[in-house]
Amino acid sequence: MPCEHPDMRREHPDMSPPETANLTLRPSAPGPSATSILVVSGSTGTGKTESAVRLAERFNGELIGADSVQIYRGLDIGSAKPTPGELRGVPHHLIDVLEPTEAIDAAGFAALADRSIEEIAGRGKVPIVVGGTGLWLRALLRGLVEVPEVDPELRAKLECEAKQLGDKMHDRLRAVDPMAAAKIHPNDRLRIVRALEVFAQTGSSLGSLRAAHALGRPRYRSLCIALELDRALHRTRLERRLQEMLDLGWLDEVRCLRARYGDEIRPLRSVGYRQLQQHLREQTPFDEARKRVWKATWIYAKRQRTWLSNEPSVDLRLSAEDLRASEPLLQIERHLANASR
RNA sequence: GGAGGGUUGCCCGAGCGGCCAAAGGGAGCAGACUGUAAAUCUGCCGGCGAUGCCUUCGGUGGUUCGAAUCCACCACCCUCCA
Repeated sequence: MPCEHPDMRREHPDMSPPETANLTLRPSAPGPSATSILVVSGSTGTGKTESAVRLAERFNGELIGADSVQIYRGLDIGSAKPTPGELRGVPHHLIDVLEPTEAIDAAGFAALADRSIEEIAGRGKVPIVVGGTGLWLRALLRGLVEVPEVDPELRAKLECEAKQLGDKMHDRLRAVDPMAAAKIHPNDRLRIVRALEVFAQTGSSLGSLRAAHALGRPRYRSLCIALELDRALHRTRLERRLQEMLDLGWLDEVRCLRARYGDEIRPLRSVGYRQLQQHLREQTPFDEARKRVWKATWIYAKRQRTWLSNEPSVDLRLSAEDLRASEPLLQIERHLANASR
């Protein structure tokens, strides 16, 4: 069975300086920076990479990934990680910087991104953030509520209690943080645990902290573009891409990852990887697994669409096609020009 | 020709006199989201001027206070016997 080291499939040699993930370096909430950046977001398969590369070429930029799966080494095919060919020599940061066993969160990402932005801008180039991980983008652009770092032990403990208590956990949250409880569904254990966790750490309620933080203040001078695509077209494109990924050996990629890291690692729970694992682990027939992958992908695309439609940081909504037109390009130019004053 | 079984909302499929606009699943759609986010969670899903009204359970006609549910005939499908 072809089980070469997953990293061999695509490397991103020296496109960026060695970036070790020192996630605990700094908080993600320091004040706004005068640095001017471009952001390209959009649902999966709307042409983010291609567009970003073009912008980088045109405006002398470097890319910074804001993608919670592409950040991991070895998850290449299934995450539609850009290939060196697609990048056409444009440096791309924050891709392949973590081992699949390592953990990261929105704050950790923002810290890494802050650093990359600083470096790139320092070199006199334009930082272009590309990615579809909404919360990460928000953390970078607006900052998160300022609370202590996550304490894994505390979280594990609460998580464990939540499993036993069931809906009772929500009652418990209501007792200490009614504001948060009102917004969190009793079934949403993840968020219940998080709110309880913050309360345990800070003694104040997440609800009030959020209210105080509101949407946060812009941390950069950013021009944020959200790519959109006609529904039917989007569907066709994603269907075709799925087939291409499978043809490229996505299933083998999952096999290798499982063989190397086991099936517990977090990134293997993401869209497609999870469903393909069901095929490898249980007896789910491949066709069935394939259908599930498709469905998960489509639902994910929709979720991103919903998120982006409410994202206050977005400045421009248009198709990758329209982004080639002169009007938006002018707007970008203006944005970057103003930056230097 | 004879004997049975079936026909339910976009699809599959339960219901077998009132609590049924009709379980459940699939497909589809909408939304939430502030340190797990490709994660996690929720809602809608016959039509409406909508704590009510209207049209639905192959067709038509009956029985009944009341029918997807009972009866009759018709249509189509399936199985078995000739």
